[in-house]
Amino acid sequence: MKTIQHIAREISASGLKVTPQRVAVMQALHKLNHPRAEEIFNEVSGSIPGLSPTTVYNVLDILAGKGMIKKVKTDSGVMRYDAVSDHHHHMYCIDTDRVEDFFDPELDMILQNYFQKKKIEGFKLEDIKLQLMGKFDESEKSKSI
Amino acid sequence: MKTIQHIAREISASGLKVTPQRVAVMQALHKLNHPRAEEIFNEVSGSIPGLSPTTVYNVLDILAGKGMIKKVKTDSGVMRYDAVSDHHHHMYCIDTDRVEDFFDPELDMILQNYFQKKKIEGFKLEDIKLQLMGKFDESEKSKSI
DNA sequence: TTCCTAAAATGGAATAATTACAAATTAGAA
DNA sequence: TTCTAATTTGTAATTATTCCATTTTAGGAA
Ligand SMILES: [Mn+2]
Ligand SMILES: [Mn+2]
Ligand SMILES: [Zn+2]
Ligand SMILES: [Zn+2]
Repeated sequence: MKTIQHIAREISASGLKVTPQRVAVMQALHKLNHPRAEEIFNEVSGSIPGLSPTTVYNVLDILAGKGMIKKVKTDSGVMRYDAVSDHHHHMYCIDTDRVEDFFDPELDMILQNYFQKKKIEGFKLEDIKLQLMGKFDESEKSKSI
Repeated sequence: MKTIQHIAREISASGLKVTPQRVAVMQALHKLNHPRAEEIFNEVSGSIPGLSPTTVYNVLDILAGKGMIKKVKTDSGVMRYDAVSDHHHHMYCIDTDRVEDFFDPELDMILQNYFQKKKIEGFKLEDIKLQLMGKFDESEKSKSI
């Protein structure tokens, strides 16, 4: 678990001022699973009275711009945010809006090799994101929220 | 190129009434490259005076529901639509909003084999979509729009 | 053919997520 | 402690999309 100090240092290291709003948003991101801006606002507004939704959007945008967090696009059209900024993929539930991380360096290697041999003409590939669509086991449902 | 008759037959075969609006939307989809609803409206409203934007959304939703077209989510958050309903992936330009189709049965096979061996616990994988992020060659820029 | 009706289209209003912007506040450098 | 650029706030605007009541129409039945 990341401490407030660690988060504060991360923010500062990105050349940003350390504000309670930014720290709290980062904490909420680490606590929640690919939350929407509104969920972050609900989580954070408890500890930061008078927090504005606009601030949440601002903070998320700025943190994403610095590469500290990632934006995750879902099929419903609502933006979701990701505390994990390292390269990874996502599993999407076909029935619900559940999203889970998927790390697989072996697969990444396979894909990298494949596209090293087989270039796409007219396109300079820089990153590959997999959207794994499917269903989470019923027994796992509790993890969803 | 698909004829109006072909399109009409497709619509009818899906159990839908054949209306000028639906045929025109399908034609626009085949003409444009992963267009937004608004682009389709602009394209179609010329031939269908009095067309309502709502109708375009309705038609797109219904065609997508029947599997005749696909919805494509982009990072900007705007929904885009795809006349190609067969399984394929997408190349996204990092700098612009250009999206192009990517077909690769060989790669699909590799992925299928990979996930046949290496199951994901707690998740029943049904479909894999690749988002290929990168840049289209400058010389290819004319193809965008 | 004409009639009928469920399906579809229309248009105006509502919603949801997000953005714009001007004024107030504040982090942190000096 | 002071200062100011950076940040937050709150309200209003925007954008994409959906809702819904009303009107129109496609296509089957008579
Ligand atoms: Mn972090
Ligand atoms: Mn078609
Ligand atoms: Zn993630
Ligand atoms: Zn496509």
